[in-house]
Amino acid sequence: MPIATPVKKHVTKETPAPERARETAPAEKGADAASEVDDATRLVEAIELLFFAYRDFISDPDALLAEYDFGRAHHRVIHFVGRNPGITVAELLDILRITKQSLARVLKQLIERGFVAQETGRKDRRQRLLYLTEAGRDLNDRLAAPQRERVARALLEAGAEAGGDAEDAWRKVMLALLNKENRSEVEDRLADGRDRPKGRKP
Amino acid sequence: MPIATPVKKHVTKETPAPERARETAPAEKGADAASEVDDATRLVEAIELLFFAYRDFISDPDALLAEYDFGRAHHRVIHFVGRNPGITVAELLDILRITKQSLARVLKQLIERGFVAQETGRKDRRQRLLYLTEAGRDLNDRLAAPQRERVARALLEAGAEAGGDAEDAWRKVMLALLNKENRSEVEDRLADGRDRPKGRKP
DNA sequence: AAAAATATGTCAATATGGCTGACATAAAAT
DNA sequence: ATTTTATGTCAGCCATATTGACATATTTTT
Repeated sequence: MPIATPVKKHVTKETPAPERARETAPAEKGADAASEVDDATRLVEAIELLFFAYRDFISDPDALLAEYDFGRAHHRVIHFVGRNPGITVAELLDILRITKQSLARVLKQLIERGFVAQETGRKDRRQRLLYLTEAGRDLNDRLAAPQRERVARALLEAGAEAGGDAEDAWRKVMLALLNKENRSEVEDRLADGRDRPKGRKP
Repeated sequence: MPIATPVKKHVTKETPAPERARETAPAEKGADAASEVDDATRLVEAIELLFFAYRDFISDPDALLAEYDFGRAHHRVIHFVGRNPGITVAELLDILRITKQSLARVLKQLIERGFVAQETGRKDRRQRLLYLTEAGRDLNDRLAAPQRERVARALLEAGAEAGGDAEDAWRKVMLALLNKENRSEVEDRLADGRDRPKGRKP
């Protein structure tokens, strides 16, 4: 896991840091210290941005999940099934990168409590196609709402500051952060996933 | 937790999806279907990008951690202490957002095995200031290497595609994703953190 | 100086969500 | 007919997080 932050904590403002390390500045590869930041630092900062953004991001739906006695694992399943109605267990496992035993537990609960429904595959009857029920779609939407809001606000703010296409650049970077093996899948969705049918009650 | 992905899984290419839902397309708010994507979808895609990018991102150092019998929790501590030499336990807890009991376990191990050292605060002797040892700095660097590379590559690639300042826009968006309370801290580091001394052996 | 608050540490119990390994069944593929 | 695949399930283990209760040293308040 990446990252940490400065430490100008709002809490405990003491430890004025005057006695903190007083060594000479690091590398500073042939550039004037002021606004020139060395590459290593810039990269570490990017790492931290990912950590903090993700940390805050996933904190959004926690309260709602708690009301249902669900955890983040349930959220992930609901989200993925919602995005991919009729997804098979194997496909879901591949996305989540967990074992079937781990998935089984949460999936079972979601099915028992009526948020996810199964349907036997018609082409291949070994498969169990997964769908959200009405309740599942509803919960999914409520879980996603604060995250959508957060992203929308961020894209707006950043766009205003940067003037223009912050969203496009952001997406390109995020996509480039993926492992090559995954990139094509995700790109597929972003590019032509539009025509893939959504919804459908089991 | 956010997200899922399409499901054009590389594995199990069967399930041609022809029998998948055949309803009418969703909302499609007054725009021609083709390249116009509705806002909700764009936002959900962004959510997924965060999920996938983070998932791949944190997978980088896992192998190395395993060699030391450490987990991601250890990584986080090492990273944060490395970034903030002399950080107090309270500050570290505030960054990690875990309980002191949780931190205690990994911190104890890191100290026992010589990656982190403590020092009694001089101003406030109740505090335990944390530092990386030589071994700790070394491990920290080895853990960060693949992540730095990944980010560097991503910024380059995206910059090439978008032509220019993908990094700046990306940063602005990432920063805007943070909770307001955290933003100032992180911004501090990104803006003027440069003069904050790093390093320092305990 | 005494009392209260703070920073840290620690014991104990519990929950969540991962994992491995072993097996079982039904259906498809060979 | 045999083998492979998709799924499910039992059992146990581990890492990491939680809550709550207390203990100690030190600083701050009164």
